[in-house]
This record gives sequence, structure tokens and C-alpha cells, in this order.
Amino acid sequence: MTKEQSVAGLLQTHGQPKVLAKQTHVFYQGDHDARVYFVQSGLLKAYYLSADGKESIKSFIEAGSIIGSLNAALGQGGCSFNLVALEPSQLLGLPFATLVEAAAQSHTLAGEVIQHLLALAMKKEQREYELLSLSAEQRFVRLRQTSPELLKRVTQNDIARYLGVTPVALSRIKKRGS
Amino acid sequence: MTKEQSVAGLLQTHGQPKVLAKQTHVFYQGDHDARVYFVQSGLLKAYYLSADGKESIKSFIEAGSIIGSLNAALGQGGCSFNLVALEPSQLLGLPFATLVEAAAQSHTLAGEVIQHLLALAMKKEQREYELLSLSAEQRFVRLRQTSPELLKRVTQNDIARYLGVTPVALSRIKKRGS
DNA sequence: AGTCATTTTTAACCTAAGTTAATGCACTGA
DNA sequence: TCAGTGCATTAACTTAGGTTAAAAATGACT
Repeated sequence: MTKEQSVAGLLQTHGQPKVLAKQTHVFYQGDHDARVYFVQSGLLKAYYLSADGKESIKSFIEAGSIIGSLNAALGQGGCSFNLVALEPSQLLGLPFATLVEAAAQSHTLAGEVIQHLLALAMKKEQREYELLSLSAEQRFVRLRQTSPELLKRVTQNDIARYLGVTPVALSRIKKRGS
Repeated sequence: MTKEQSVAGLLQTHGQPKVLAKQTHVFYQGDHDARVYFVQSGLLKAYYLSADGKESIKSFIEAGSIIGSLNAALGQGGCSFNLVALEPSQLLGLPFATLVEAAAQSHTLAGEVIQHLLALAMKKEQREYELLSLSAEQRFVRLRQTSPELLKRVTQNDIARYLGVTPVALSRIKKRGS
């Protein structure tokens, strides 16, 4: 294998293209998909489905982001969530192991991976904070401030399930704060 | 600087010991403390304090763990949370920059850092899932299953604020599920 | 033992959000 | 055009949890 010096370069050479129509799943909860995906274009959602059928949305993934199930990547079991395209999307898939091996070969790549993981950890920390400390209404106000474009691309149902409330509750929240 | 080959080694040589009495703070929200701390013994809590005085507990940190504010470490601002000892504790502090520089020198150390960050991301993901998808009662049941020892070391007040409910609510939950 | 502070429980009342179901709306496809 | 489907709103009712305050229980210190 060539010594790739960046995540971008690695994806160019070893990434396998994947074209997704709307509503197509990349993987389901329980699948053993140990790849990371780079989103070239489109929009996806990562969501949990509980035993009683309730859907909770973990995150929306826009172009430029990287997504994959850590659980499956680290071989600790299947994917912990579902991944589906909300809009037609183009991805590049790369086995997680390939990334790890390449990182072991190249200092600069390892540094890049560390930066990616630090950014990921900070994003998760922010979300954790909002879920722990803010009310549903406060979370909605924040989302409207930070990602107004996203609100236009995603149904209110999905926004609600991302905020951790039912669509009915979100409709009420909007009415209250108008 | 010697080329340290492991996080443990780096802490041995460059870590600065810190002994904390109960109730002593390591840092406060807003402080610029860009260090990571390794907990040798004791127990700490990381918590947010909102403008209106409400406390939310981000996490409990037991011996063997590493803690620090990513926000401050990456120079993006002050610490986003408070860190205080719940029991007498011994820490080793290390500037985050020292860790990053050392990781740039050593493959094995960089690999170790990546593993740490992956584990951290998985833990945050788990917590995010529980806050998003489970009820307070379900979160309490899980905590009792996974960390029964912790429940004995921490007041019920703090458990409640970790679960994201008030102490009164947790008392009711316990009563219900008995 | 007795006092003090802290923690936990209980009660009464209030508010946010879940549930179910009906209605209206917009988009799609035959 | 019309039927069908999914989305958003509204209503009525239920439930979990917040708030405030007071009472028990626990623990620490002298």
C-alpha cells in the first residue's frame, strides 16, 4: 500500500464510491459494517429504533462529514444505529482498518485522525450538554440559531425526534414561542 | 525532550502531582486550564452551572481515568465545566500541548492517543443515546446495573443531577420502582 | 448524648410533554 | 382530476417531572 499522507488522499485512492437514492439505507442497526463513510454530497440521518418502535435521531450528516458506527468499526458488535439518505447522496466508503493501518504508517495522517476525533468528541460533548441541561424549547431555539438551513431541508417530524420530543410537542413549542 | 513511548510514561516523567481534599476544585467554568489530568485515586465530578444556578453533572471521574476540558485544551476558550473532588484525590496534570507534541514524535504514543479518543467518543455516544432515547427511570435502572458501586459513593442529589432530573424526581422514581 | 448541617422523603400544586385521534394541507402518481 | 400518502396542527386527556416547602432521616463533630 502506498503511504497516504492525508485522509482526503486515502479516500481518493481507496474509497469505494456509493450512490444513494433518497430513503436508501447505508446500514441498519445490528449490521456489521466496519467502514467509515465520507459524505461528498447529499444529506443523511443516523437514528436509533427502540424495541417498541420509537425513533430517536442521533444526528444529521451533511456534505463534508465523516460517519460510521464506532461500535462496529472497533469490532465490539454490530452498528448501534441506522443510517439512511434523506436526499440523494454520494459517499466514499473506506474500511476502518485501512484507516488505522494507514495512520500507523504516517505521522501526518495520524495527526489528522487525532484532530478529527477531537472535533468529534467536542461535538458530542456539546450535544450531551444540550440534552442534559436544556429544555426541549431551549434546544429548539439553539438549533434554529445554529442551523437555520437544516430546518428547511428536514421535516418537522425529524427535527422533533432529533430534539428528543414528539412531533406534537414540537408543534406546541413553535406555537408558544411565536 | 525524551521520546516517551506511552501515555503512562509521559505522565510519570512530566506529570505534575496534585493532591486534592474533598470539595476542592481543579478548575472552574471559564478558567483557561489547558491540561489533561490523570486520576490516580479518589473520585471527582465534572458539572455545568447554568446562569440561573442549576447544576447538571456531566460525569463522575474514577481512578484510572483521564479528564480535562477539550474546549480549553484546543484553545477555543475557557473550560466549559467545573471539576471538583468528591473524595480526597490524587491527580497528575500534563499540559495538553505536551501530549500533542509527544504524540507527533512517537507512533506508538499517537496510536495510544487515538485509542483513548475512540474510547471517549464511544462513551459519549452511549450517554448521548441514553439522554436522547431513554426516560429518567430507564436511565436510573441502567446506572444501577452498570455502576452499583458508584451509587454508594455519591449522594442521591448528585445521581439525580447526573440523570438530568431533580433530587425530588429521583426519590419518586425509586419509590415507584420498588 | 445532643446539636448542627446535609440528605432524603413526602405532599400539594403546576407545567411540559406523551398519547390518541381527528382535521386540514400539500405533494405525488395513476 | 381524484385518490392516496405523509406531514403539520389542534384538541382532550394522561402522565412524568418541576417547584416549593415541610418533615423525617442520616451523619458528623464536640
